[in-house]
Amino acid sequence: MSEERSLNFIEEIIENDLKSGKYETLITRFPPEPNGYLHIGHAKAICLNFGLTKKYGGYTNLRFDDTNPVTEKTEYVDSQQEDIKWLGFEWKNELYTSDYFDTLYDFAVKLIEKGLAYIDDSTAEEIAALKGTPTEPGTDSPFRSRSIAENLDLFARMKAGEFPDGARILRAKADMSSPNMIMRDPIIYRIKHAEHHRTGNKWCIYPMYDFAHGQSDSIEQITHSICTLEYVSHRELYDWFIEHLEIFPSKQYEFARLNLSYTVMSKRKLLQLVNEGVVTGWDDPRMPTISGLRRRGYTPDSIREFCERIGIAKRENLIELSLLEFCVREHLNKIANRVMAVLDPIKLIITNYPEGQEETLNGENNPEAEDKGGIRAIPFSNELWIEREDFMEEPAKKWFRLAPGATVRLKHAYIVQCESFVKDAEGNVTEVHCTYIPESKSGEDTSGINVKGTIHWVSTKHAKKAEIRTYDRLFTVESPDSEEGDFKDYLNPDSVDVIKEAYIEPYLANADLDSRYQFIRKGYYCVDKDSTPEHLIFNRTVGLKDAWAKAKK
RNA sequence: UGCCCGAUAGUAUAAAGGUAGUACAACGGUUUUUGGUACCGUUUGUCUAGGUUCGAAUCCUGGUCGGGCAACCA
Repeated sequence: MSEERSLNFIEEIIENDLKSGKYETLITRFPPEPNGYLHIGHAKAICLNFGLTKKYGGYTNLRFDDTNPVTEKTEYVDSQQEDIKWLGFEWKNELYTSDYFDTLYDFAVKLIEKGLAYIDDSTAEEIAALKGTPTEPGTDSPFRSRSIAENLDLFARMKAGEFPDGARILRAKADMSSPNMIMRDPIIYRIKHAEHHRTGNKWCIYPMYDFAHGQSDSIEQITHSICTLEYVSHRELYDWFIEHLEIFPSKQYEFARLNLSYTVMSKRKLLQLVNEGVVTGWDDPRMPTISGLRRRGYTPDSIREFCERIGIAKRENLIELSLLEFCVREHLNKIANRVMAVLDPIKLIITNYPEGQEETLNGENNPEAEDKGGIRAIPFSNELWIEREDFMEEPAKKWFRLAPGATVRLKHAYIVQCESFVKDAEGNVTEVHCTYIPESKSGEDTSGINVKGTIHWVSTKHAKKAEIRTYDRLFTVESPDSEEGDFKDYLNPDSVDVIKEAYIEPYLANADLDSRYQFIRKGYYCVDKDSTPEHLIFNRTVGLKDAWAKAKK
C-alpha cells in the first residue's frame, strides 16, 4: 500500500502550486473532440487528468471540444462518455465548447476593439503564401490595417451569414515575423455554413481550436490544462489570448502521447480501418480503442494499471504491447475462473473405462482465489476431446504430453497411458487410445505415479459447441507509422482466426457478457457481444505465457 | 536553413551535485494436477566532446541524433 512512487513532472508542478498557495483547488479537464472513438492513448490522458484530482482533490470536467461541426457527431459524444465511465472515472461537469460560442464571440469582438484582430478577405492560398516559412518571416496581409469600425461591421455580418464559406476570416493581429509560425496572425474564426450537432444552425461562424481551447479552460477556471506535446508551440498563443482578453490565467502543460507497438493510434487512421472494412468497426477486438479493448475482454483495472506503469514524461515513446498484455494477464489471473475448452479436437478413448459409464468430477474454479473460486461439476466419460497439439506420434525431447506409451494426467481426473492411436487417410491422427488408472483419481490418488504433464479435455457426450475467435496484433511491424509507404501495407493477415466448432465444458453454457475465463493452458477468454445461447462466441483476450512454445524455437 | 521540445539497459520510467534503481521483456532455476501463477537469480544503461566541481545522469558550452511547427483540423 505504501508504494513510494516518485512524482512525475506534472505532479511536481501541482504539488508546488498547491504548496505555494497559487491555487487552492486543482481543476483539470479532459477535452476530446467528438469526432471518433476514444483509444488507449486517450485512456492515458483520462487516467492522468482524473487521477490527478483524485489524488490531490479538486475535480475534473469533461469538455467536448466541438468547434468543427463537420466532423463531430452525437454518436461520438455518447461513446466517449460510456468509455470514460467504463474506465471508472466520474466528471464533475459535462461541458461543451459550443456552450461558450456566445462568450467566445464576445471575446473576438473585444480583441477587434483592442485593435488585435482583423477581418482578412484573402483566399486560403494567399494567406498561406504570405505566411512565410520557418526560416523567412511572413508578410502583412493587405487587410491587416483595416479600421476597427470596419472590422467590427464585417465580423457582425460574417456572423449574420452575409458571406459564403471561405470569403473572409477573422485573424488575430499578433506577429507576422515571429519565429513561431503559430503566432503569425493565426486564424481565429472561419465561416462554415454547417449544422452543428448541438447548436444546430444558430451559427455559421465557428472559432478555431486556438481561439476556443484556452478561453474555455479559463472560463472553467482550469488550473492545469494538460495536453500532448504537439501543442507546445501553441502555448505562446494560448497565453497571448488569455493576456489580451484579461481572463483567468489557466496554464498549459504538455506530456508525450502514448504510442503502442504493433498498432496505430491516430483517429484518422483508425477511422480509415473502420471505413475500409479492414476491421468490423470501432469496437473490433483488434482495435486499440477503449471499446475494442472492452470487447476483447480487457478490464478497466488492467488499463488503469497500464496507464500507471507507463509513466508521464516529455520524451517520445513506443510502449511495448507486452506490457499491456502483462497488465491484463495479471488482473485476469486473479479474477478469471478456470475452465476447459478444446479448440482443435481429436478423440481420446479410454479403453478400460466402461462405455456408457459417467461420473461427475469436481474442479476448483480458481486456484488463485481465496476460496478457490468455489467448485464446479465436470462430467467425465470414456470418450473425450483433447487438443491435437497434446499428442505427438514421435515425441520431441522434453515432451511432457501424450505419445505412444506415455502417461499424462487428465486435469481434475485420472492418469492415462497411451496405448495406440488411429490415423485417417491423410495421415492425421484422429483418435488416441488410452487406459486409465482407477486409483489415480484427482484428489484421492493412491497410485503413487508421478506424471510430468497434465492436459485439459472435454467429455464428448457432454461437450457444448462454441465459436472461438483468436486475435493477434493488427500489424506485423512495431511502428506502422514510421515504416515506408502506407501503414496498411503492414497489416497482419492473421490478426484474427475463427474456429467455428470448438468444444467447451457444459459449465460454460451460461457464460455471460461480463464473465472472464481462463481456458486452462490456452488463455483468457470472454463472451463476445454477438454471442447467443444457441451460438456461443468467445474472444481470446490474451494467451497464456507459453514456455513450451518458446522452447520449441 | 529558423524556432521549440527531447535524449538513462531491448522498452518504458526513477535518481532534484553524493551507491545509477524499478517494472516489462529476455535468459536460467525452484515450486506446481495449467510448460500458467508464485518465488529466486542472471544479462543489459547515463548520445558525444569539452568545461565547472572534492564529486556530474543531473549544472554550463559546442556537437550529434530523434520529434514538433508553414490545416479556414483538433
